[in-house]
This record gives sequence, structure tokens and C-alpha cells, in this order.
Amino acid sequence: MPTIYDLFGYPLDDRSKVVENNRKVCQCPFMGTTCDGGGNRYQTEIKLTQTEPLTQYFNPDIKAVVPGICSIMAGEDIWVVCPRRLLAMRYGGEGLPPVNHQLQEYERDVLVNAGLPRGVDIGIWSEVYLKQKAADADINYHFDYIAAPLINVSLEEALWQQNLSDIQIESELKGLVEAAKKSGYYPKGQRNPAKVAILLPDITHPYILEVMTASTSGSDSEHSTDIRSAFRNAILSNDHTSPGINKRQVWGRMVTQLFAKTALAYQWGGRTVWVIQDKLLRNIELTTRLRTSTITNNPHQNIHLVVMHYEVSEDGKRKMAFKTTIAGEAGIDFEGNNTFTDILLSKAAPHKIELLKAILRRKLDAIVHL
DNA sequence: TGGGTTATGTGTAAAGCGGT
DNA sequence: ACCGCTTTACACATAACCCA
Repeated sequence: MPTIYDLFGYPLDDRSKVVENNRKVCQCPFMGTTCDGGGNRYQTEIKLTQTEPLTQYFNPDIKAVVPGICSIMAGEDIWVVCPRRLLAMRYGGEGLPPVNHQLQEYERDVLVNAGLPRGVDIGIWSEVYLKQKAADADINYHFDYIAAPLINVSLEEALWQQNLSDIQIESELKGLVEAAKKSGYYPKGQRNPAKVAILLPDITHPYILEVMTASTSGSDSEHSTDIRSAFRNAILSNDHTSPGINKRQVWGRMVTQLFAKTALAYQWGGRTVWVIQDKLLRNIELTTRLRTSTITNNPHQNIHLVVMHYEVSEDGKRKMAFKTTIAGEAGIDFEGNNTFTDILLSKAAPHKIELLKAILRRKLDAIVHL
């Protein structure tokens, strides 16, 4: 029967005072903010009403909790189900995030092995949405993270560097300034914002980081194996059964994005890097023809994977760690080649300005210096 | 008790839902 | 578009049952 392994960042069997106090305020040790269950577990939020047994457990000022399940033990294997467990670049405070704030050792390894430049300040933005109105269809990309070196320039100058015509610059500048204002990139009462130097991403070689984790499936609320019940029972009695792992669904998600987003970054002069746990990759290799060990490295049109795993140390304790990187040719022409593999590619790459605009709609989540 | 049928249990794929 | 959780559908295995 599957069980919860990591709960609010620590193994369930760790009931030490420090860890329990951390859980009682729903803190995610990786984000340094309140646990959000990976950003998409709102439906399973538990309201801490008077009749809810968990109300006694959590701090009195907490009114609702999202089940803070980071990973699930199924058989011999531990499956990460929360993307924050692999990589969390978030800042909940006001203003600019401190450099390397809450940066775990394995996260640093991920970023270095993803190929981010060393020795410079790099900005990281999470949940960047890029909307593009095409003729018939609305294209809507969602990037887990965008990383790019930080530079101190005005928006006007940033546009010049993109080799745009004066007319293009004029038409784009207003929207960009608007977005930047809204997201707090300017101090208040700025007179000529377009000409004022602010902290901007240098998107010459943007990095897209996508974190893939398994999701749960096969729960049965009558047998208390749904997420809510498992979470509740685990906290209150340790005795619980959690849902299992829906491996196939992850594969499906990954296939639809792997090529499109890789192609997109390639056309922008950057790269997309996939952060994935070894268990998940292994499962994909068991169920498909893919065998990463036989893939030869190739500098062009690369798919980049950063593989993570639970490392077992000598004392038997497990900790999250970087395992390896895998890179290889995508195997399809990113311009399309009039075969059915064209189904894997998006219609067109939006102009890079759209990426900049999408970034400026978000506030800076992390600054790292590797 | 053998042989067959019917209930119950278990695991996985796919559909559906509600949220961003 | 994307994401994760729940529900549903289905295949298959095992248990329970029935009767000659």
C-alpha cells in the first residue's frame, strides 16, 4: 500500500520538535513560504473548521491547509509528487529576494548542471505565462521557470539591443513599461520610466526550466485513500494509505511539451531544461522505446534533462540530490519536415519581446549567484 | 469435492473537473 | 493551455458460492 514519505519537507517519521513546529505552520522549507502543495492542489484544501480533527494540530491562526505531501512511497520506490521538492525558486517577501535565498545544495547543483552561467547574478521568474493571439488559435505557454542573467538597463535600451526598428520599439515600449510598473520594477513616482535603468533579464540566451513530477491516482474516498484522508491520518495517527502514482499521465504531459518547448527555446537562442526524478525517467524507459543510455550527445537541437534522486547515505537516511544530466538530439527538425512528427511542434515561436513582456508581468522570484 | 458461476477486490488508463 | 486530483471504466485475479 502506498504511503506518504515526505510531509511538509521532511520524512513522515521525523516527529522532532523542530520539524513538527514547522509543519504546524504549513511551512515549505524549500520555498521558505507557506506550502502551496505544488501550486495546483487547491481542490484538496482542508478547511480547519471546529469539526475538522486536524484543527487541533495546526496553529490556531491557520484557517485552511493544502495537503503538504512532497513524495509518496509506493513499493520500494519513493516518487516525488510535488515539483517544489525538486526545485523551488520562490520568494514571499517584499522587494527584491536576497541572493541565493533558501537555495538548497541540490538546487544549486540543478542550476549549475542546467548550464546557467557562473559568477553573475541570475534572475529567476516562476510561472511565466506567455499568451499569443494567432490568427485562429490562442497559444498559451506556461513556463515553470525562466532564468536569465540580470542587467541594469532601461527598457528602451533593452529594446535597442533586440535589433528592433524604431517603429517596433515605440509600439512595444508602452506595454512593457506598463507590465513592469504593475509588477513593481520601478520605485514610485518615476517620471520617465522607459529611460530609467532597472533590473532586467538579459534574454539573449534565456533558460526555460520545466520540473516534471508524477501525480497521484487511484484514490478511493470510501477507503480513506484519497489525498485528504491520507494526509489527515498520517498526521494524526501515522497509520494511513495514500493514493498511488499515475505514471502514464505524466508521460502524456511530458510528450506534449518536450519538443514544443525545446524548439521554442532553441528558436530564441536559449535552452529548455527538464528537471525530472530518476524513478520517473526509469518508468518512461520501461514503457517506451526510449533508452537514454543509448542516446548520443549532440550540440544541436538538444533535449536537456537534469536527473534527480533520493540519495541514500551510509546511515540509511535519504536526501534529495542531483544525479546526472542527459542531453541528446531531439530527432525532429524544429522547422517541421512535413511528417506527422510536426504534431509535436507549436505553430510558431512568438517574438522574444513577448517573452520579455511575460517575464515583466511577474515579479522576480529569485536571484542566484552560482 | 470438482467444476463452474457469480461476487468482490485490485491496479491502470482515460475522462472529467475545477483551479491557475 | 496547463496542471493535479477524483471519478469512471475496464481487465484481470481471487474469493465466495452453488450444485451435482
